[in-house]
Amino acid sequence: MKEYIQNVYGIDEAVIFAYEVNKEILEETVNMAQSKTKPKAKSIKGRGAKNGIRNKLFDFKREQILEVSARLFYHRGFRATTLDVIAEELGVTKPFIYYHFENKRDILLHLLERTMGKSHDVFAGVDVESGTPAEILKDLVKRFTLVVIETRVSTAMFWRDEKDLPLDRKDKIREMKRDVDNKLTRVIERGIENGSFDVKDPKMASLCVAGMVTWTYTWYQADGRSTPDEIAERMTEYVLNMVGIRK
Amino acid sequence: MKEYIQNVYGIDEAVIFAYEVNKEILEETVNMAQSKTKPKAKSIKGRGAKNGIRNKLFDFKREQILEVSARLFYHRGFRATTLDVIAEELGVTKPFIYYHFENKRDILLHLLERTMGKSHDVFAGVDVESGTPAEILKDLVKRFTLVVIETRVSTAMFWRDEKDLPLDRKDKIREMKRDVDNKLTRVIERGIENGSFDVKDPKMASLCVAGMVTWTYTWYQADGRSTPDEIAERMTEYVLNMVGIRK
DNA sequence: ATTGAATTATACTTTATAGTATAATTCAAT
DNA sequence: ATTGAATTATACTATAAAGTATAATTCAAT
Repeated sequence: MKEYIQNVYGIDEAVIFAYEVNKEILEETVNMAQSKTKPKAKSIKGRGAKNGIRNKLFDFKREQILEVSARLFYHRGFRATTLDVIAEELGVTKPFIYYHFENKRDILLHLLERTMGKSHDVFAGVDVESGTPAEILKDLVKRFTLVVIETRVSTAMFWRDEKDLPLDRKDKIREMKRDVDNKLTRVIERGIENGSFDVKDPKMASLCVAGMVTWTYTWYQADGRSTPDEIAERMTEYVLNMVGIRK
Repeated sequence: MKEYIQNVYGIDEAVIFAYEVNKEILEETVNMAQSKTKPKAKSIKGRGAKNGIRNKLFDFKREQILEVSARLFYHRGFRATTLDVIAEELGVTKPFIYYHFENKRDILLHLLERTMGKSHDVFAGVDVESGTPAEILKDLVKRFTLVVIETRVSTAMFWRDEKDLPLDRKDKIREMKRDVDNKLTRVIERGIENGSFDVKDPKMASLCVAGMVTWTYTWYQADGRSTPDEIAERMTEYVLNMVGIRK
């Protein structure tokens, strides 16, 4: 990878294409960095249909920065990771990074932004008021688990480096978490009402479910004996047991 | 409190006594700082039976530093908390801190050390091979939950600022965690063997239990509607349900 | 081949903060 | 009251790391 960045103008379409394909495989860190942050260069007109290659290159480099940063932030923590190390890892120097991102925090924000978007989409699609409580709960837990596993790097960063985020982002994230908790609570309440669940204190129960699922980020290993799907499936069993589902 | 530290030689026995009493109430941060770290002053002979007041004062000040540091580390994170802020909060200056602790990390270590000792004691007293699995599991979860709540500040710091710890401490803490996980796993296995539990994958189940319990540190509120005991009690219900206990 | 714009490196400034030398203060004991 | 030891503040140094001015390079298009 390094080589593709050093002397980056050597990049050709083939490399970009290879990246485009990879994109769909890479789990978390690489996705889309649709240059919402403009390059420092004054004119952005140049980035149109005509020279799309430039744009792709720009986005590609941002991806690389994000990918490396995610790995380092994850392993060392946000504050403990210096831009010089990120640059060194990429085989470039600091101004390269500052050309593609406003500052260090901007990188972190982009990483979390993307995770949040993904998470949001996953939960937005669940209506807790229709369907049987058991089905909905199962669906929620499964989706939740898969998202946590998929976004485990960002999840870890969030729980650790939350303090380094600006207030509005923090609130946004906390709001999403609350949303999940509320959905869980609501489903459990419905289950208790219609007699399909038997559990006390649905609020605390939902916090415990959320904890159990979120905790996965601390122990999941990509090379472990279980696949994400298997884990998610088992997780739903545990949760349904926990809420005392009628068998 | 501030006042007791500023112009500290104004302290009298009464204050120290008040502190001694308080000591047993304060949950986590204040306990014993038995000056294992010697003061920078060359001679430590002076700290004997004769002038016990000096020693008590010294320890008292260490307590204050630990207490304030814990609060700040907890709210802002270790790296983001500067010694100047700690000093300011105490109404003193930096050398005051350096006189009582070797350095910043030393403060963090003392905070965690104490938590770890406490946790260790709690789990050392549980024999997972005798007694019925249900009883043991219940006992484990209850103790575990209470410890997490009691040491939630340190627990949070550990999961967040782990990177800032020296390797040996990290290992020690992780070992303790593993110990708990193993104990949980063993009990669940025993329960499955003798037919009192009905759950798959005891290893993953124990990770989930540990996660559910540990997660408490993120949502427990001292002024919340439930007491630690109530929470611990409910937690055991959830867990026993989760492992499919025969009713 | 030449040129202006975009990109990146060199080498710098700035800032934040851990840590410390030294002087001033306060103590306990005579 | 005096004195040496313990304690703490003032004011500093050292250092790491974020961020940037400027020059050099490479690009795309003629």
